[in-house]
Amino acid sequence: MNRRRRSATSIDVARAAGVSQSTVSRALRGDPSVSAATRERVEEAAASLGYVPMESGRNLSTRATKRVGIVAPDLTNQFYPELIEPMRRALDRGGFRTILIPATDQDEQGLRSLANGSVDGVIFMNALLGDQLPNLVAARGVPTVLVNRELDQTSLDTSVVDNYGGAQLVADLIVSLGHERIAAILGPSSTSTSRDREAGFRMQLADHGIPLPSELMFRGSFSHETGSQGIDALLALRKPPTAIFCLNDVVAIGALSALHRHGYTPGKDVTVVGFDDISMASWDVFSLTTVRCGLVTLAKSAVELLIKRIADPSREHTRVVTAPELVLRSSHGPHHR
Amino acid sequence: MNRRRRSATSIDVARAAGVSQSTVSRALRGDPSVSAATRERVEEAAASLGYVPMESGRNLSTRATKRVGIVAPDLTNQFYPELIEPMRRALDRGGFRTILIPATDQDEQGLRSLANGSVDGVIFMNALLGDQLPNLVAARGVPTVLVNRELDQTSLDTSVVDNYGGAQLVADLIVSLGHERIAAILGPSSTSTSRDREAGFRMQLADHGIPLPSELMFRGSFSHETGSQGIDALLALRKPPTAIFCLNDVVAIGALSALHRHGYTPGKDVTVVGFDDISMASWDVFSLTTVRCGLVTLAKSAVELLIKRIADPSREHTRVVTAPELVLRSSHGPHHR
DNA sequence: TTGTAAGCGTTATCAC
DNA sequence: GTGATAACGCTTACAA
Repeated sequence: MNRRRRSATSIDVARAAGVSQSTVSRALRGDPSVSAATRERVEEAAASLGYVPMESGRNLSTRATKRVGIVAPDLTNQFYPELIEPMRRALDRGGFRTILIPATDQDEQGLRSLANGSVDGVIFMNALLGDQLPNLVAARGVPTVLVNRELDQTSLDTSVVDNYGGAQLVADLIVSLGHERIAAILGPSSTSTSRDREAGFRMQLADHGIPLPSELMFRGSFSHETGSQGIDALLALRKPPTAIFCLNDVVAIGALSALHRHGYTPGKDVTVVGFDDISMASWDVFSLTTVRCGLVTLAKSAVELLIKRIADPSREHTRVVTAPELVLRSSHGPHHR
Repeated sequence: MNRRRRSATSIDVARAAGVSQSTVSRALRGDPSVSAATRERVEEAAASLGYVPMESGRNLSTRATKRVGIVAPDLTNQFYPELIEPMRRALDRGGFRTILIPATDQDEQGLRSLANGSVDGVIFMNALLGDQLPNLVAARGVPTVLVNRELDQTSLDTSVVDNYGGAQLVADLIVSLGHERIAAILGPSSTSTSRDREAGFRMQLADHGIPLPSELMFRGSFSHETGSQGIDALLALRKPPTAIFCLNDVVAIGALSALHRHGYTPGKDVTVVGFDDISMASWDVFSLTTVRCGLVTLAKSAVELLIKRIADPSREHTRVVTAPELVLRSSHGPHHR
């Protein structure tokens, strides 16, 4: 039954301090009903035995783990850590540990790992529009929030930017620079992010009387490669676009990188605008004009929503929408006829 | 005592299936001593009740959690995710979840969170030379491995590259290109990584009869900013260097970015060499000449070491050293007199 | 203020 | 092949 070398338990401490086991528990948790003298004695005994309360025991008893699962995809995509890191910090401040759940676990599998009491709550950061898992998990009574992505059929707590509005900002900017042949490098239409950014961009262009023909749309994933491939494809057109809206910064930077390879100078020969404002966007080599999402704010409010729901599972569901903001750097420029 | 809506337990399943609770446990874990018929019945009952075995109960009983803590710093530094992601994957394959432990928890605090049975093992990825925590944790009987960084006073399982040798490769390359005024942007001397890379570089230069005077050394952190600041400082010299070795790729890319700002073309006007070969290094904009560490290999063997130790805590400690390899891209070039 | 004792949900050891 | 039953280490009524 027991494998590893058994370490001191509260019973050992109790024995050493000459008190009951429950007093040890109380003393070490700072229960005010314990006398100063007793607490002192218990703490000494605990220290001398190198006693550390075992989590599993506490978890079982309190039915809480002080752990939160973040369902996250490939950390290697520079976007995700920019959201995970501030969430992790906020969780730490709230006394929660962060546990990484692979985004590949679906339904059955996912439920087993999320609704088994191993976490007090879950944050989904890359839900696809059709995903059932978040709803299923929530239905099991596990506090759940969505960040960055949304779901249609759901009433879960959500923290997102106004993607539609942000994309409109980009369309306005590009049009105001005099561009007419405008392209877009988009992501999977199975994500709310891509869908809303595309819709906002397309609608606002239309408002200005400019179309977004399918030959000027390149659709890929949320990756650097997509940006790069998108540029290759768009530059191969008989009449390449003069401005390109990229679904997000990672893609935009892939585009910038490919433009560099093709000998183009972004901001002069071609306009590139991203979305997110990840930290790389401000690097001198890129100096990417983009839409600031306030990722830290996004992350913080997601965590806040989760912590509130953990505290009060029956509170009303909230959708927090943060306002995007255009960040003008050097990758945009006027259209030269 | 119990807060959240109580969900089905193995006892409920037992009742529903008309068997004992222990049979439920056995059946669901695939114990071969359970008859096919019984297993079927139990599985049905479990499914219909939406039963998922609760981890805390199991953890307490088995004294294992199938969780591993990765002590990690800021995920926003592009290097770390490149190591964390493959470790996370390898851990997943081994049936372990990854839990992120802030690198700020030291000694007391760290012990409380790592030696409390909440993880089956710990991986330290940014240990400082003087750190006691890894040893303390290991002394508590918690399987521990170091990856990327080493400790002097320790016999822990370790997975590292040959940093000294890798830096020698860089020195050889730079010297062979005809450079004589050679600089280095280094990191905190409190890390084995920086110490060994610096030593290897310096020694090999000396071997070629070339000094590394302190005015040509810039020391900072492992960040993009350090690379950028390093370049500013080095270019401000009356006689700037013609080649610069950067402690790692993140720093090198910061340097590249700053050079771009100063109007220099790496590979032509100045040689920059990094270390690690993170994925960004191969991006077209950077095309950084660097030393490949085999981060995935590094990660995999760290996890392998950990899993082996969890299986057999008394096995001999191992230090796995992977061989670095020069990757020639475009940020280096001959010295023009 | 402290002790006693009853869980918490699982696994594992015995019998049968 | 299956069922009792005893852990596992902790928190928390309830009693004293």
